[in-house]
Amino acid sequence: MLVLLVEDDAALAAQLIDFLQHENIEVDYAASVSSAKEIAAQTIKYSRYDAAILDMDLPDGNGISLISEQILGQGVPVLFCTAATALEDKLAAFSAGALDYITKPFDLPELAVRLKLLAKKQGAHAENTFELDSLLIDFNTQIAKRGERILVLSPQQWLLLSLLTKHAPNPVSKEDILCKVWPDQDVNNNMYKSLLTRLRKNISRDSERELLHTIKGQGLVLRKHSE
Amino acid sequence: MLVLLVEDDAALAAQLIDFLQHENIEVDYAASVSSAKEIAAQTIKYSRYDAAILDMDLPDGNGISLISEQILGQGVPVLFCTAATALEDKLAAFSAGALDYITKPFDLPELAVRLKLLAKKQGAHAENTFELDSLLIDFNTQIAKRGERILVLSPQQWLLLSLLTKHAPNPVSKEDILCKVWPDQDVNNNMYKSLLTRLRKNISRDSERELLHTIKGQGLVLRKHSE
DNA sequence: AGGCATGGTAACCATAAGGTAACAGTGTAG
DNA sequence: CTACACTGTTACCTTATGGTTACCATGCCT
Repeated sequence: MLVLLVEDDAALAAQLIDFLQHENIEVDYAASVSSAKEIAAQTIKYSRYDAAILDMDLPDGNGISLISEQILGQGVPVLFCTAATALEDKLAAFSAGALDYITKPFDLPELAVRLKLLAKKQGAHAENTFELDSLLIDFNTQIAKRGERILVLSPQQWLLLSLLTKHAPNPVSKEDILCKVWPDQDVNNNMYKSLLTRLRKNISRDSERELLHTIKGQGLVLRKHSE
Repeated sequence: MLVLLVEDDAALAAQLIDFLQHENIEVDYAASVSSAKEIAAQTIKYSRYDAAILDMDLPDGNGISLISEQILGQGVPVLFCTAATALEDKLAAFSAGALDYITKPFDLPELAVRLKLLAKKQGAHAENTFELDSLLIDFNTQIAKRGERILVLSPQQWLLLSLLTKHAPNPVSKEDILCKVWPDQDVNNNMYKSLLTRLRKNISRDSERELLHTIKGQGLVLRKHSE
């Protein structure tokens, strides 16, 4: 079992790594948001994490951004482990997609148990695929197909598509999309429109049913029928 | 979404039930192990719980026994909510099969979030719909139907309709509507009238019953009969 | 009646919002 | 260096949203 640990307190991290290894859990370690991105980018090419342990307060940002920018890839369960005890911090983490939240100080065995629970559920439960009409997405292999045709998606398109699948069949607001696909960047509406056209072209070709519908003023949805 | 709550502190239980109901979660309540068994036995015949919230210390036993004796049936996710903070208690709960563990005192919203997470993973989803006569609104998917006809609503119309459903079957004053639909804008009565006509046209067509009634001098209501 | 306030409907149309295609700058692999 | 993929930019088209106006209905008061 392979886990990503992002934690700026080196002493705590060392302790954690040591403990987890005794539990037969391999750990990739990063001390900051930026290094986490690098490590994850390399690792994800070859395998995927079974879970991630994130800290909230990091020297160069907030752990939440690692989720919202989808650095970890689809379906990697996230456990926040942080000193922040405020309710709003917890809610922010959960709404970003965290699956558990534990506050410092904590007992190592509890963390390990919760971690295993997350990873187990992930492995047992989710084959980590999404299916709609003849569209099939496998998040493990990062392959998307429409029928037998394999879709070649750019990074942006992949990001948007996985964001939509996560919420389907519920819509995602344009604002959400903008700040997830282009985090801390200048965005304009044209960039959004371009991306959308490109993704549509890839997903539906010829007479294939359109699956990507915009609800005016509301957002984007992935579903069979426009409304 | 249906949840079983087993908790011997009546005041806390009442508070919990109240909060959860506002979150659209139905609650079956038991104050002891024995009554939990009875209630569960009855309920499970007809449906199954989407999750269970268990206390540890109960007058006639330990909540853990409800899991180990398989009272709840297979696959019902369990969240322990208890005053016991000791690591060994937590480990006991997790090893019995609990999926989450939260210690008192806690924040209600956090409990609700964790609960929904559990249930969601299990496959239930909190419904968020409104129904009146043949009008059906799903706020998750943002789809409104009148019978089988799907309503295509503009952003303004959505706003107004959801405002009305929130208060139904009570009226909403015109002033309220004006400042919710057109926040910090110049509004005039014509804009209001137009919006109203358009929404009416969408909701009721041909011989369908009118559901949107204005009460002179009071405001707007969503209900079957004008009075 | 007449005047007037409140509500309701229909039609008009400027404009925002959405959609597409084509081009250009950048980076990267070979 | 070349070729290509990716993405930001621009231009242009289409649609329907929503503000506006004009006109009608009803109820109420003097």
